[in-house]
Amino acid sequence: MNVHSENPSAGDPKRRRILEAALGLFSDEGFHGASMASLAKSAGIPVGTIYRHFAGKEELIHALYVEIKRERLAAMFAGYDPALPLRARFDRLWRNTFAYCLSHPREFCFAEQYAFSPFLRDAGKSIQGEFKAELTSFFGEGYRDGVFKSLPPDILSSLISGPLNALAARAIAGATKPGDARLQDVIDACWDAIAV
Amino acid sequence: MNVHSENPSAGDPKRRRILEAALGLFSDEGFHGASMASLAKSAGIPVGTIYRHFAGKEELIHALYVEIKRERLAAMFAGYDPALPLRARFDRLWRNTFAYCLSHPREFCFAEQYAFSPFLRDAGKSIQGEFKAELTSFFGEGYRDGVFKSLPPDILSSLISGPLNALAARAIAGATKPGDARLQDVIDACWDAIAV
Amino acid sequence: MNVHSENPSAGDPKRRRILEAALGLFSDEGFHGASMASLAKSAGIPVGTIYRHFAGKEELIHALYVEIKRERLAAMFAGYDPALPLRARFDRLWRNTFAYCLSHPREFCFAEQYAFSPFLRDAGKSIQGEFKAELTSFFGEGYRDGVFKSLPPDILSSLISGPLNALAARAIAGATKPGDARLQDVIDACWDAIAV
Amino acid sequence: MNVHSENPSAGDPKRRRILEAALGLFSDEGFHGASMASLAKSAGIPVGTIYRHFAGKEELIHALYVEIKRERLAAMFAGYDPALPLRARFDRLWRNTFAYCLSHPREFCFAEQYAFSPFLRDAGKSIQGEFKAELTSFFGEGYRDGVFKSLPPDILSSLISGPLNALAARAIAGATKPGDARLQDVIDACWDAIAV
DNA sequence: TATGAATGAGCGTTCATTCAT
DNA sequence: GATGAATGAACGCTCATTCAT
Repeated sequence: MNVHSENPSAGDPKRRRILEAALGLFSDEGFHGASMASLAKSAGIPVGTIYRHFAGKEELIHALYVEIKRERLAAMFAGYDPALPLRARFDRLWRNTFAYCLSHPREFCFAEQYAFSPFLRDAGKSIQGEFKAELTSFFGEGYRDGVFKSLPPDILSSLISGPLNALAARAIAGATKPGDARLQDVIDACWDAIAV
Repeated sequence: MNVHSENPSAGDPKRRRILEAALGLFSDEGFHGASMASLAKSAGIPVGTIYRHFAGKEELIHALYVEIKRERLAAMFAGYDPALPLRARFDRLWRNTFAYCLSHPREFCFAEQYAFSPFLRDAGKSIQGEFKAELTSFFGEGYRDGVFKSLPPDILSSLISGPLNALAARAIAGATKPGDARLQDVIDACWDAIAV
Repeated sequence: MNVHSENPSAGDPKRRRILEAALGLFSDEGFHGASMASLAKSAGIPVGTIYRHFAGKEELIHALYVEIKRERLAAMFAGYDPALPLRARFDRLWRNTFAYCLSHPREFCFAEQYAFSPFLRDAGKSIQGEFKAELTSFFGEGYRDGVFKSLPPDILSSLISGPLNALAARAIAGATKPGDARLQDVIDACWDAIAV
Repeated sequence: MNVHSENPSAGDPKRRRILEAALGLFSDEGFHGASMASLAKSAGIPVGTIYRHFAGKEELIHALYVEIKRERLAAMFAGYDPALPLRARFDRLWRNTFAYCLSHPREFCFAEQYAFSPFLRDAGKSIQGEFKAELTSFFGEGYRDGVFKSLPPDILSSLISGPLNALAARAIAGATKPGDARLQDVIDACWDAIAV
């Protein structure tokens, strides 16, 4: 533990503090609204120290994004059981993701900003890592069993994540979050979009 | 300003030049990447003059957003015929909007940036204006005829605009734009999401 | 006069103030010891204003060098009469230059610094301009009349400017400046170096 | 440090490594362009360790200068034979020094930088040490035998070192180095400068 | 003794906005 | 009204030095 831990950022509490402060500031003020100085202050750390952990502001932003993406993906697959029926798994994935967004509004806001930031138009897209196979198999099953429409997986993804993100954004922005009954209706609607 | 025109910005060519230049610069470099000076230069207009048309950078951004929102809405309803069947109208609205996004990538990028910019977290949301009634009537019909799911209109909207924006973003970012057959499939999928 | 003057820097008093302040600070503290902020303060001008006249610190340094080089060259040729005997002209050039150095210690120090600064290893070398021809003709005469040694002009130059600069540096650094009699001896010595 | 060696820096290999790295970095990037950290890295030594050998950056620079000055002086007197005629000894000294400069361009560049750096305007000048007597005797002979002009030794020195340094700088900067015949001409010219 | 992560003052530069012309 | 030079606070980042280990 004193040398390596499985999560690269868990091993360094300073790094965590910086990322935590960055998350709060960036989601509140945007990348440009939060200065390195304010970030340092918020993290209770001198400016120079940030640069021992990140090459610069941009790298810090990327690192935070990677972190969040990873976390979100992990949350998405919490309690995921490949043995369950496809529909049950779909519900699980959708609910998990939506719950993550609502319970992590700062992460959500940051990630949306990041996705549409024109000065960051690159970013290693797919860091799906260990879950990539799971996802592939999920879609594969759906196609094979004739449950999913014959559309490419990235279009199916858009049909799911599009509404999910839009609704999460609304809920976070202040619109009342959907109750349990309503939520299931929305999930059903998304299923209808991708199902034959 | 001494004449009344229906479109408040059409009356002033300078204002147009500024907004046009702002659109290009903002979509390329982001709000912060484009300085007022560069904007002035790109518009071929002195810096000071911009401030005679807009109170400041932020107002300029808001004004540009309003402009684009209006334009997008107008494009959405191009050729819209209330007499057509609901499904035909749905297709029309979807296709119109998607076509607008693809043919106006700068406007699309700018609007996405704007939507997720935390330092602009206010912005008079609904400027649907003349089309508001049309939209209300569209959804009203769907509910009344038992064609649409019993979900609030803003959720139905999310079920439509979510995928549409996600797909437009992909198409603009470089993924091959969907062909005509594929496009209809996607529209059908969106319809499935909102239809009973 | 309100648009152009023959000396590009004379036309702009702000530019002059900046260059003047830069000369003082750079010669005292070196290029790195003098910050743009201190320079601005010393010039009685806000920092930002400096950047309206010079692209950056480096350009300012180059501009100052060019200025000084020009001035030094002009001083060198003050009262130069091509009709005088070669030896008389040699004396004139030497004395003029030496006098300029002693009466402009800041310019001298700055120029020496500049010449040996490793981060400025380029600089348009020969900005001799109008005097180039005069100099060429001076050396040409010396060669033609068999007065000068058969060494390339840049070596002859080194034989003259080397001691001149070394002595100027000494004099400025505090060693007592040579009296008139002594000065003539030194000039004679330099002449002996280049003369057959 | 626990043993006495004639050269104080030879006793400590770490110190040597630091000075060697400093020489390379300083001559390439200047005093300010090379950070203590880069210096440590280049020397393969931890930063903190440098401060165990030198009080700070400035002292390190001074120490390096002293080292080089000593080395140059030693090189100057290599094979010097007091029994040889004055002129032969002059040639030897001149050639030795010039050869040292050309074969040690980093040392030469560093020393030139140092000499004109205004933030180092102190530096114990004359560390001629063991060779001081030799030099004094050299000049003394020249005066006594009526071979040298009646000018103070520091002026004679300037008449020699001025051209020598100027030519070395040229040669190192890229101008073709003088061939053997040419070199003797230059030495003769310097001799003419100081000789009656 | 030896280390190298931590520090924070200070750097060069930018740019939204103002206001004298 | 129209202009664009002037402004100075604020930015991201560096680095000589220290000191806990």
